[in-house]
Amino acid sequence: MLSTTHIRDNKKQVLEGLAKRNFKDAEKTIDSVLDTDERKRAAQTALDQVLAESNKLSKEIGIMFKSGEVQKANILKEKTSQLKEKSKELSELKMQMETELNELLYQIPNIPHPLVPAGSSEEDNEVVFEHGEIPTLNENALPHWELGKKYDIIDFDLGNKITGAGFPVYKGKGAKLQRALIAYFLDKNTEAGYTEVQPPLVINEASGYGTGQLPDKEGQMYHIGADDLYLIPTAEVPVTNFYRDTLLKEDDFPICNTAYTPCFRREAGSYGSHVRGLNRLHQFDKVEIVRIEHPENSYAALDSMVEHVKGILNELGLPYRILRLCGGDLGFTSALTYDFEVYSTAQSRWLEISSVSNFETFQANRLKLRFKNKTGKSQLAHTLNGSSLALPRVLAGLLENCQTEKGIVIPEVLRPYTGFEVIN
RNA sequence: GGAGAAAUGGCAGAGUGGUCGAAUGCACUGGUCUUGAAAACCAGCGAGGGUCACACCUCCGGGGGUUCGAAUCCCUCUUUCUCCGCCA
Repeated sequence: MLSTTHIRDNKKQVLEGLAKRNFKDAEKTIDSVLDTDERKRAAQTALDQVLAESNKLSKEIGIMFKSGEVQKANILKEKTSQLKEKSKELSELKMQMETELNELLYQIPNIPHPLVPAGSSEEDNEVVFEHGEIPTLNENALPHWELGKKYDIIDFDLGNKITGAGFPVYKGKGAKLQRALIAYFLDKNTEAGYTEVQPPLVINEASGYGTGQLPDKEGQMYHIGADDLYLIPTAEVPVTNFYRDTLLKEDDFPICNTAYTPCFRREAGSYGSHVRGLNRLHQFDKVEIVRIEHPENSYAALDSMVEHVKGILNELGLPYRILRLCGGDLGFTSALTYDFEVYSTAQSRWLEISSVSNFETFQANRLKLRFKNKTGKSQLAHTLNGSSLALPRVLAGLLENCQTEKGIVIPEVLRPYTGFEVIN
C-alpha cells in the first residue's frame, strides 16, 4: 500500500508510474485519495479539539470534587456530556474517512521503478540475460508428464484420486529428487548468508493483509473457514510477516531468510495446455529467499539476489533467461521484478521458475515495518523476495532437458543429495 | 475440552477511578572524571498522528462498554501460565 504522504508529495511521479501499468482512472483515484485524506485529517483535527476541551474540563471537575464544590462540578458535567456526544460523531466520521481511504489505497498498485519497461503484456517483457545452450534431444524426446509416467516417478492420476487435479504424487526416485532439490537449494541459500527458517503453513487474516494477498487476491488462497486461516500461497507471506509491527535498528540490516515450504494456490480460472503436468499446480514446493533492507541498499540487494539465483542455475546446467517485467506484467505489490525462465526443450517453451522482486516500502507500509534512521526518526524499510527456487518447473526442465536414451541423467551437483546418477 | 491466574515501555517490574504516557532497576545514548577502560556521578531515553516549531490528540494484549474522568471497573476475543481430562 502506498502512503498518502508519498502520494501527496509525489503526485506527478505517481501518476506517471500508474500510467506505465495501464492503471485506469489514475487521476480520478489519486484525487479522491488526496481529498479523502484531507477530510480525514480535518475530522481528526476537529476531534482532537473536542477531546482536548473535554480532557481539560474533566481535570477541573476532579479538582472541584476534591475541594467540595459539588454544584459547580455538576454544571461542568453537563457540558462534558455534550462534548462527548460531539466527539462520538466526529470519531465516527473519522473512522468512516479512514475506511474509505484504505479502500482506495488498496486498489492502487506499487509505483514501478524507472527501469521497468512500458508494455501491456508478457510480450513486452525485456530479456536482459540469456545463458546455456538448448540441448538437442533425440526424436522421441518426451514432455515431463510422459517421462513421469514412463519411469513411474510422478503419478498425476493417483493425486487426482485422493485430492484432485493439480496435486501430483511423487514416487521413488521422483520423491527423492524433490527432497534433493529442496536440500540443495536450502544449502546454497544458507551458504550465501540466508538464515534458514521453518514457518507455519497457515496464516491468519492480518498476515494476509500485511503482504498484500488480502483483500484483493482472496480467491487465490485456500481458506480454512472453521478457524478463519489461510493456507500459504508462498513462504513470502509468513516469513515477511515475521517482521510485521516491528521497529528495527539500522544495524539490524540486512535481514536475510530462506524457507522451504509447500505452497497452495487455487489458481482459479487457469486451464488449457499450459497448465499441463507440473506446469501449474495447486500444491507445489518452493524454497524462498526473503530480505528486509535499508532503502539505500535494496536495489543492490535485488541485484545480488539475481546473481545468486543465476549461480544456482549455472550449476544445474539448465538453459535459462532473465526477464525484466514490463508495467503490464508486473505484480501488484512489486516495483521491479526479474523473472527467471528455464527452457523446456521437449515442450519448446520457457517455464517461469523464479521471480525476484523489490517491493520497496509497499509491503512495509502495510506491515508497519520500520527502522530508526540516523536522525532518530522511524522510516519504512524495504522488503524483497525471490524464489530460489520453485521445484516443479525446475523438475520439469530437468527431466526434459536431461533425458537421454539411457534415462534421465541427474546434474552432478545434485548427485550427493540424490545418491543416484540416473533415473531409468 | 473443563477450572483458575495473568497480559504495562528494549527487558524486568510498580501502579486498582482524577495532576499517569505511566515509579524503580537493567539495557541504551551523550557528558564529567580517566593515559585508556571500568566504576561513580550528571543528563537523555516508547510509539503513532499533528505543527515551521510548540500546543494538542491517541495508544498500558485486541475490540466494545460504564463514568464528567479508565492502565485501574464491566463484557468479549486472543495469547500465556497452573491444575484436570484427552492425545501425539
